[in-house]
Amino acid sequence: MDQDEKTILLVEDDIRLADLVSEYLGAQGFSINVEYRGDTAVARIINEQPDMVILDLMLPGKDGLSVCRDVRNDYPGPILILTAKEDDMDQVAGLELGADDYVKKPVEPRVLLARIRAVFRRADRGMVQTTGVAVKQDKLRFGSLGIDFSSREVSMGGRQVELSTTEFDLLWLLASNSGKVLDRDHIYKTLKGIEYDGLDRSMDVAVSRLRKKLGDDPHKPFRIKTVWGSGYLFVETAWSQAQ
Amino acid sequence: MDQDEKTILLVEDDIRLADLVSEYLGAQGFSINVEYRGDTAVARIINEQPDMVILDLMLPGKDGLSVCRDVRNDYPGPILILTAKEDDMDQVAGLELGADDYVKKPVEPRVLLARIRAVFRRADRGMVQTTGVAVKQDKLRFGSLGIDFSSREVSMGGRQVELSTTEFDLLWLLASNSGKVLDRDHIYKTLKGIEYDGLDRSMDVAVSRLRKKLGDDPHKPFRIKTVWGSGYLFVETAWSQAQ
DNA sequence: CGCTTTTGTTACACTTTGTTACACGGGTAC
DNA sequence: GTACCCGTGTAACAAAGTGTAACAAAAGCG
Repeated sequence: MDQDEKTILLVEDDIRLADLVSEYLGAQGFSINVEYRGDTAVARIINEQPDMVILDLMLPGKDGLSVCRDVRNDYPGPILILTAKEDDMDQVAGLELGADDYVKKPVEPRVLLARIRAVFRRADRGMVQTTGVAVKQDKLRFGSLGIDFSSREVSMGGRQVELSTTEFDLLWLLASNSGKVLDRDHIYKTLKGIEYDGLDRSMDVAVSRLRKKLGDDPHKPFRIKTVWGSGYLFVETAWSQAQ
Repeated sequence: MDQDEKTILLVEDDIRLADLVSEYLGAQGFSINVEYRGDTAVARIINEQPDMVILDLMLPGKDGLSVCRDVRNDYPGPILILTAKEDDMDQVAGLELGADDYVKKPVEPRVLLARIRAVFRRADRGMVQTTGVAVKQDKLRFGSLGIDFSSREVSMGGRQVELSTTEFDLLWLLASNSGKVLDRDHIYKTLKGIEYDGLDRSMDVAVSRLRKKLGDDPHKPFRIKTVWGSGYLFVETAWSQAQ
């Protein structure tokens, strides 16, 4: 086990998955850092030069493949990619790996660990730039509401809902963290890469616009709840039907 | 039996369960401390470095998974998690355990003890960071009154009751401790993380507002009783029906 | 360039929460 | 009993947080 002291930078905006992975890998003796956005991740990868990067392709700020490209010349270490998009999978797999070298289904920690070890093993053998792929969920469904990250499409009861970029990013952030209260601090840091100054209302307005398009009434919300003094919460209660 | 002198920090806002567990485990020779809130628990875990943490995921202040993450780098010991949410269960169970390695149904002390011993056993064998899962209730029902922690929804006689954040937190605290008198000291510490100064009336007002929404008359309360000079008490008498 | 769409800002209404004041009622002393 | 103290209930007001319309600025797009 030469895995001790190895540092891994995890670029992932799904808090639940980030927790899960960092817990699991932390328990295995790795030192884990987490970054939420693609654009800020680039600088951090180059500066910190972690022993490995685990990179979600579905990110706010800048998508994973761009991060990969931007970092390529200044980061020699292995990058393990999380994706559910077949296209990306082919692309990334084409980089360094045989077609079988990734895992289907939403990420399971055990599988991920095996992949990480394999990547390290290969890296230790001198194959410096190695890339592995694991698969993460890119579609979410809550009753009649469907959200597809890859196509950035949202549907409700069969009908398509047209969301702007911000609205979609916000929805994806909330929905992929359903059941968790996200405070403004975290929302601003993840979606805009800035600190929340306590005065900015743009996200409140974004929530309002998103709610309107989802037909969600803030007084009786069935999707996006306000947790007073804290932030917002996406609820997954199956039974509650629109209006 | 090397369990003597082992200290366990129990993070749990359900007094009944906290009492039950600490009594039972105390009798088994463990030394138990209890913390009510997620956010204050973090500092305490790091400072006290107990031999084990038993962590409820449904907490005021900060949810259990976040506590877990915040503590990860500064607490090397085992964490035993209490949850009823399938998602979280899968996640946490995925960490270290086989699919069968947690217990369904609301927590039974005996089962919990077995789980604790197993975790310690593994920890003693050198697997320092081990996690176990037991299951706790996240829905409460008292006759016509239903309370769902995850979606933060309350219904009475089939109809939805709209509660504010504070009102819900208060109701959950009282209801999950039904049959127990909660004094102001405990209510303030759990819900607001502050000491009760003997003058603050905000919780009295909150109780008043909650009672009004539940249709509860303080002179003839059927849900929330006032215990004069002590605090409040949620009664679960099944017969009492909401108007 | 204009035109359209999206996003940010501002202002105001509203909601939630906290504070205060007073009414009430229980307990105790007499 | 009644006189008093003190804890509780809650109305009424104040303060803080949130919802959103309306406008301004910025970003796409031809």
